[in-house]
Parts: sequence; C-alpha cells; structure tokens
Amino acid sequence: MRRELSDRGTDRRGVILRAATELFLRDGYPGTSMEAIAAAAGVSKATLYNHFANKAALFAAIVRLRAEALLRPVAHDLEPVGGLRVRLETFAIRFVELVSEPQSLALYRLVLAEAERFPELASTFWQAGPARALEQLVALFEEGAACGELAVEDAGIAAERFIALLLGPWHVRALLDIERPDPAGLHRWARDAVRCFLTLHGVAR
Amino acid sequence: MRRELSDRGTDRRGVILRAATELFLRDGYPGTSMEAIAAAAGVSKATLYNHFANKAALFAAIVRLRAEALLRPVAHDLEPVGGLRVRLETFAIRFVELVSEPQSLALYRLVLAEAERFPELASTFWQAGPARALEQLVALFEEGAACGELAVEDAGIAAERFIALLLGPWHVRALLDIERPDPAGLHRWARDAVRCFLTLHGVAR
DNA sequence: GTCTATAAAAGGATAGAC
DNA sequence: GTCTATCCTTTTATAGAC
Repeated sequence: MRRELSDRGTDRRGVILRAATELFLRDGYPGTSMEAIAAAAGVSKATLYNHFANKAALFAAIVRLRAEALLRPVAHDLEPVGGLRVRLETFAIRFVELVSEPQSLALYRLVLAEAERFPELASTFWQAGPARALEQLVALFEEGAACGELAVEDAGIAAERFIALLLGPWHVRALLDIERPDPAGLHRWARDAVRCFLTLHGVAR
Repeated sequence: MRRELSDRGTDRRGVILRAATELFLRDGYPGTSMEAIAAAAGVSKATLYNHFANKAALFAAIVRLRAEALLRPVAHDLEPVGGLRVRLETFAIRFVELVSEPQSLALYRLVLAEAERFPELASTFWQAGPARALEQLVALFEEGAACGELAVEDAGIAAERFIALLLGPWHVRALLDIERPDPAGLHRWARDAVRCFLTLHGVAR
C-alpha cells in the first residue's frame, strides 16, 4: 500500500513499530505507555499519534504483523518427501521450534491477556496462527488417509490431538517461565508425539 | 494465623480481597488501579494500604488464594471405586469442568500475562495448581501399573500426555475467548481423552 | 483502624509553531 | 511530518485528623 519501502531516509513508521513491538511484548498492553514507545523509537508523542490513531490501533497493528510473521516458517508447504512419519516429524520439529521461541511465547501471553478486551484481535491471532497450522495438518492427514497410511475418521479432531500431544508436556511450563525448553528435549517430545499419534491412528502394515 | 475468621463485624480484609480478585481477574494487573479496588470494596485507599503493603503484595496474595481455592475440588482424593476407566473419566470430567470455568480461565490468563514480572507467582501457581493435578494422576497411574491394568514406563510422562489430550482440543480456544465450551462437548472430549490414553497405555485383556 | 485531602508522578491525547 | 509544550485525568502512595 505504501509507495516505497522506506518513505524517506529514516522510516519512522517502521522504527515506531519495532520499538512498540518490543515494549508491548515485554510489558503488556496496559504496562506500556505511549510515552515509553515514543522514547524508545526516538520520536515525539505527536509523531506517534500522527502515524497511529491511538494506542489500541498501534497495538492491533502489531499483533497482526507478529502473528503473520511468526507462523510463516511453518506455513511454508512441507515438501512431499519421505514417508508419513518423516513428514510428521518435520512438521512437529518446525512447529515446536517456532512456538518455543521467546517471541512466540511473549506474543501468546500478550494475546491471551487481552483476549477479552480485544476480541477481534484474539480472532485475528487464531486465524493467522493456530488455525493455519491445523489446516496444514488436516491436509496432510487426509492425504495420509487416502493413501491408506492413516486411519482417521475426522481429520480435524486428529489434528487437534496431534497438536495437543506436541505442546502438552512443555508449553505451559514455558509460558509460565518455569522451565526453559532446551532444543534436545523439544525434539525428543516432537518425535514422541509422532510416535503416540501413529500408535493411535497409524495403519498397521 | 488470624485470631477469628471475621475479625469484627465487617471483615475489611475479606471484602478487599474479594473486590480486588474480581477486578484483577477482569482487567489484569496493570489495568486495575488501587483507586478502583478501594471503590469496589467500599473502603478508602488508606485502608487498602493499611492491609497490604502495596499493589504487588495485594496481587500476590490474591493469586495464591485463587490457585489454591480453584484446585481444591480436583485435589480431593478420588474414591477408589470402579475400574480404572471409570476413575480416569471421573478425574477427567472434574478437571475439565474446573478448568473451563470462567474464573479459572481468567486466573490462567492473568498469571501467564504477569509470569515474567512476577516469577515467584508463576511458580506458586504451578505448585498449587497443575503440579498437584499431575501428582494425583501419577499416583493413579502407578497404582494402575501395579495392578497390571496399565503399561506405563514413566508415570510422569504419561500424566503429561493425559492432561494434554484432555485440554488440547478446547483450552486454547476458551482462553482466547473464541469458543465458549459447552458442557456436553467437554464431557465428550473428556471421555475421548480417556479412550485415547487407554489405547496408548492400557493393557489388553 | 479508618477516613479526607493531597502530594508527586505518569497516563493518553492534542494545539500550535515550524 | 515533526517537534515542544501543555491539558486534563488517573496513577500509586502518604499525612494528618478522628
């Protein structure tokens, strides 16, 4: 929509967005002041209000951007190489690595905290994030069912189950900041989730 | 620790706690002012500060109380009646009913949002809540394994898996306020989780 | 212990000069 | 478009009377 990527020399809008993102993710919505954002971005409050109607609008813009940016790596189509187990494991590992990133966790906390105050935002987040991951799984499962590799009566339910097994053991702890997830452990959980899932839905050969 | 349950006539401390709980759960920590709490409780701010050193102390007291109160119904020992499946289903239904209550969801959102600012609080919540539920499941599973009804190599991992299957399909949606969980659906999910779990860990008879 | 009144700072948002 | 200066409200917290 904008004419150029950086309108002129210093792209104020981008600077503001980056600074505000960091503060919102760290301190939450009510915990972040427009004053602080202006200071962090190195602009005046008047400039802030020139680019965004108010605090809520700035917040909405940021959640939208982050939700889309974060899910991009997983949203990329999985190359159809290898057997079903390999493809599931590829998805699982990509997914847990993405979701365990500090930025993902912070965004998740932020959206949950403000879900009641900004309902349309929670919905945007859901569509841009979890819903897309589920869709991808559904497609994968339907394909697997067609090939006779999976026994799924309802691909949607199966997808929910898979994600649950994937996140269950560590996601809450990471959100509560009780246990920092280490990559090795995450990969183990991911493979374990695939194993469980195939026990439930795999077709015995 | 206090001499009487209600010190005298009107128990100010209790009134303050109840009012503050409602506001914190609804508007979050930074979104709730001491002014608003005082007004809701019908006392002056000075009285507030007389009972609690500051806002953070009041907040901590509340999360502690709520976390303990909420988990109480599930923490009650499960009467050892019926077979393993029945006992698992009893636990599952109690658990989902508890966790799907608006108050539980609000507390969860609140603690997640402030987990980084109040680390000891997140830890308290974990100990008073999820950790206790897991312990109970572990005990149940070890018993089941001893009776030869379950095949669990690690009861802790099995408990995580069970909770994951139980919450997976609806908890996030409820937290995001995207879908109000209806009792019938919850019960169906609960029974479904038990079924999946027994497929994974039940011993064929 | 509880109140009224107030301090001192920070909050969101804007007017007006450039 | 951007800034400085400012408005008005609300914030946390306390002094001092009762």
